[in-house]
Amino acid sequence: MAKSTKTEAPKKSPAVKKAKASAVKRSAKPAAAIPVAPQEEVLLQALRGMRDILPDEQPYWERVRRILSHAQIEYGYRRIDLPMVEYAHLYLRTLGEGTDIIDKEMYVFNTRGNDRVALRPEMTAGLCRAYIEHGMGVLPKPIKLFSMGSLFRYDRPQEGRYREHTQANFDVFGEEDPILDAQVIQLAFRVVRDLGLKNIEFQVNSIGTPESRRDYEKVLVRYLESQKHRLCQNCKERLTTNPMRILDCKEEKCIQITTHAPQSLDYLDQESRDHFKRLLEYLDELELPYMINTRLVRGLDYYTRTVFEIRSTDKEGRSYSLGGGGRYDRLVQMLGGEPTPAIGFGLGLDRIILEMKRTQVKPYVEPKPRVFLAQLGDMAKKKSLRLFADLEKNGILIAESFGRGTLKSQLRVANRLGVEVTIIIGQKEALDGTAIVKDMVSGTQETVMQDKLVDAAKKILKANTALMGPNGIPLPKPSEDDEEEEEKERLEKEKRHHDKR
RNA sequence: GUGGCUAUCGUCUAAUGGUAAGACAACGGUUUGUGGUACCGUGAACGAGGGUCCGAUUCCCUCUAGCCACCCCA
Repeated sequence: MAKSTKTEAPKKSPAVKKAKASAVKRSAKPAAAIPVAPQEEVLLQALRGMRDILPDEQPYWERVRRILSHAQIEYGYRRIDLPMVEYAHLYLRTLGEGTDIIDKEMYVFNTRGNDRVALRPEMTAGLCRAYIEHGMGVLPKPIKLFSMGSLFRYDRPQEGRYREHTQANFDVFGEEDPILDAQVIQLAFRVVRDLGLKNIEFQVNSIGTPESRRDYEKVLVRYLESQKHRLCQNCKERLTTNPMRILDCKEEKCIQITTHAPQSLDYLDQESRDHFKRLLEYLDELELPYMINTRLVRGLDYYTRTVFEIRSTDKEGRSYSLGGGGRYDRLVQMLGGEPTPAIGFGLGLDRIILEMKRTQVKPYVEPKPRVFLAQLGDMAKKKSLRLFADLEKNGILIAESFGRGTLKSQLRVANRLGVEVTIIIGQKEALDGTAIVKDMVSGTQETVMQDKLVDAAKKILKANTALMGPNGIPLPKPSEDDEEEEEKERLEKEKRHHDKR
């Protein structure tokens, strides 16, 4: 096994870390003569652009997951999980050659069975494949699907930009009416709002049909050609590769030129224009704050008509895309299914979490143990496992440190964890079926029979809750703002929910 | 894919061409079955490979990774 690890490592780059010398030293100590595997070179490093999401970060993810899950249920989306690997051809077909994803960002490889496959770089193509494959077209419309999972793009990593990132997607199949567009955008708003994100901007645009876009592109190129000498070097190249992108250029001189360029909205076909107009009416009716950005072009080719993007702007004025989406009315048909209008959007969860941290949005507060179980002596140790189970069954979260020998060291841990009650069972208690219940705040303790243990512990916890608030978190001071209040309510709600179970 | 900056215990930081220092965290102790503080102790790092040198963590090169700017995107 280790051999193969070695051969798979990049030839000239043995960025290897030997099994830690310390580990060897430790096991070499006379007392602990544990046989150690021969030292092998192991690449102890996550792949570039891949990362571990450690326990400390999980509360942020948990909060996002919960909010997504609520939104999913309340808006009637059903969850679907798709494979992370598909035939590479699926993406070639849907995304189109010439897009960056296809040309340089997709993880493509051959399997042992010689299938040409790709790690999914986006969710929509697989979704449409599944939609067709399982004949979902026969379901009552609209068909609303929610999915969440990893996407892979072979990019050059930076903060908020990874080779594996997590995205949540909401998609609706089977309805063409712009009211669906509005509802989908409303859902996106709702999620962002529930997350408590500020400084978020919604941009919408319509890019019409492929035909109308081609017309527009012609006009645009003609205009830009006439100004070519004044464009920046980059844009001169873009003129042939991807002229629409020039509208996004940040160079002063290019902005000047593009301000007077023909606008895509003026070249929409009549139906698309109508569609867009009605969408805007719905958005206004919902009183959703949005901006029309006629320069908004999304990176994927399959979009038609409505496109939108969720952006955040930081203090330095840099803006990040947190998610986006749009209509893809032709995609299902393109893949060989029945003509099926569809719209959806994706949220980049890694970036959303970065944004939460940046703007100091509170993560999910994990339930914290309020009771510690300490044991002393072999007999008590044996009994403690059972007590642990009993308490847990009664809804009491317990911490322990069974591996420690002395009572002192266990109490030290209990204290550091901030528990309110410590249950102590020693040799004597194990023999006569009692246990000591110690109130960690007052320091007082009493001996009770083991079958009264749950009640005794709960009594103390209850008295503390009146003073402390849920989860042992002190109640906010009187001068807290509304957001804190909301947070408190949410916590209480969750606690009640938890208690019920 | 292009260019730039960076890399020291688990974390944050020092210093140095000649034994790598501290803080936080961890673990243990300050005599018997009770927490805090204080004090004491233990373990723990120069990303990898090569070169120059008597000697490299330090200088040079390559690789790897992270970050930044492009490209692009979530």
